[in-house]
Amino acid sequence: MTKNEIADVLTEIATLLELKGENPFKVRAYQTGARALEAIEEAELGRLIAEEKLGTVKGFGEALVQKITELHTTGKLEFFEKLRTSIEPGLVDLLQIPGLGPKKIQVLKAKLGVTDIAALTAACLDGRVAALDGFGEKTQEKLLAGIKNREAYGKRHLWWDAAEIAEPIVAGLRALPQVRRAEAAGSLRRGMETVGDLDFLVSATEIAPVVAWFVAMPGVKEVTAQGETKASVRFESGLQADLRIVPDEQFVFALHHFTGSKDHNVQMRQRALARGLSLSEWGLVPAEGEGTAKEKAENRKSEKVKDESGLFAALGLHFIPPELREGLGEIEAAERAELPRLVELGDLRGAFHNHTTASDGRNTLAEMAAAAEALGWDYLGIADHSKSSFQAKGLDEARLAKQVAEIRALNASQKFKTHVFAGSEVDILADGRLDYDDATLASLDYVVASVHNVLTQDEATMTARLIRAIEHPRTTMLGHATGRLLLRREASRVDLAKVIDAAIAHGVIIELNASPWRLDLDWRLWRKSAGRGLLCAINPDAHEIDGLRHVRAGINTARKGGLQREQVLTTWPLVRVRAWLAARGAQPPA
DNA sequence: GCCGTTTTCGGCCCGACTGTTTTCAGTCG
Repeated sequence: MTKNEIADVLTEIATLLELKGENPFKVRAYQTGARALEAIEEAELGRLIAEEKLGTVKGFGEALVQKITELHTTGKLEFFEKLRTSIEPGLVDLLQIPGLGPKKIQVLKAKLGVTDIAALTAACLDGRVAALDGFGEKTQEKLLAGIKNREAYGKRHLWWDAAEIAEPIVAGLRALPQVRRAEAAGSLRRGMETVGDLDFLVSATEIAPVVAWFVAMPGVKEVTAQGETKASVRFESGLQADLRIVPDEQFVFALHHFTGSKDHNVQMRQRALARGLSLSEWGLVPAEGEGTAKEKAENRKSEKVKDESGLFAALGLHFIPPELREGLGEIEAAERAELPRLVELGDLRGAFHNHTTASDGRNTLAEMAAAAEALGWDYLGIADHSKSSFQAKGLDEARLAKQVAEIRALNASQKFKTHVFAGSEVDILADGRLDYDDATLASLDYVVASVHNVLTQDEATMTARLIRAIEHPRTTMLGHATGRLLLRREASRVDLAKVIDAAIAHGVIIELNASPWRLDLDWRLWRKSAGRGLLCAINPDAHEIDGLRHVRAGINTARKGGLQREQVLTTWPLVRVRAWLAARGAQPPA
């Protein structure tokens, strides 16, 4: 069993144990174990198991080591099979409904025999739920609404879409006279590829007008909570937004807290405790003595910090950018001053992999060049589809030659300050061959090799297919390596460790496709790979001038992956990129 | 179930809000 499959099993065990009303800390141990597993590489897992060193990984104790080892070697786990058969499968679905947790689900099952959503619906409709102890009319109504809307409520949203909604809200909050500081926090601020809900944090001189503005925003369908320090609303799309309001002196602590991630916060609090301090959204105060953190923060002097750098410094840490706060070793790295200096949006000098009206783009070559110039880019790579992508009007050899000539002429005309590179997004055929012959490929400045069809090959076939394309001497970079479409289509089955090894060995770039739907390769794969010499190109895969902006989403992913400027080709100046491409082009064809 | 510069047991982050209570349990983040 692969490590991701094992992680899924651990997560499911956690859910099932939760439903059984198990010790919540045991539940958390399985969840932590699943995340710890996701953070290590496939090959490393095999090695750790073979060397019996799995127990050295933080989060894996005796029990998890045994279970992971059993799953990895046999593909099965008796404990899991038994657990699964002991719980009605419909109960798991009930957890998705807002307001229902393990305790209430157990009551529903014990008193009303409810074991799935259909039975719960019936019980709500005839009033049996409201009659239960601890339930009531409002709970019953809320459950019915939650059942009706569960699809929309449970849905995650692309980072890009969430950001487009969040940014005007932050601007609106900042414009209120009572508001001193306002930020979006949560997974949006951490640059996660998808976002479950929006979190806004505000410091204000007066609370009521801010809450009133927030719950009256256009598009708000429902106000799900409204208290003295927070409010929650739901938009038509099902997206939920939470607002929290704090005094200004608590703003930094609250911003850090609500930015998360949860794992990062737990580790930060443990670190604080080890230093005799208690960290919460209220402040950083001496830990000893009685009382809650809130009372302590009110009665004792909290450390004064003016920004998050001050908060980290108070715990002996360098500033950790939000994108790295995933509880994956960033605190240890910050302690040792080993955090990478992350690439920034302003570092980008250009991008490869963009389309024009010649294939399936919506803007012409000149329009795209003008847009790149407006962004201040030194260069723009045009890579329209190759002939096999006929659904995307892929270019045959003659049309490609014409486009290359147009690009050369455009550069010669010096109409734009931005240099245009002539490339192609060449299909990787089912057997790993490229879609043009060597002579045609040699006429180009660079080649993005991508898979567009037969996405469902088995892992060995797809892996061999990609590696064959990487081994082609004319391949400059691999496009959207897994073909995933976030929230829509799963990644192809492919052994990325082998693909990355091949790319490093052949000096081939792997693209970080910045389309908000792709963000492929995933950020979890970049750090170690870049450290081993894998070069990245952040490419928007723009099909229209507006699409060039998507590099911002790519920057998020690159930063989460710990990438530094030097490791991203598209931050290099034109002269250096040209030299690099020329050096690759000088290699003799196979 | 995990973990240890107070270690091998007894903690485990901690507060807000809601709906149900009549002082709190459950859920959520």
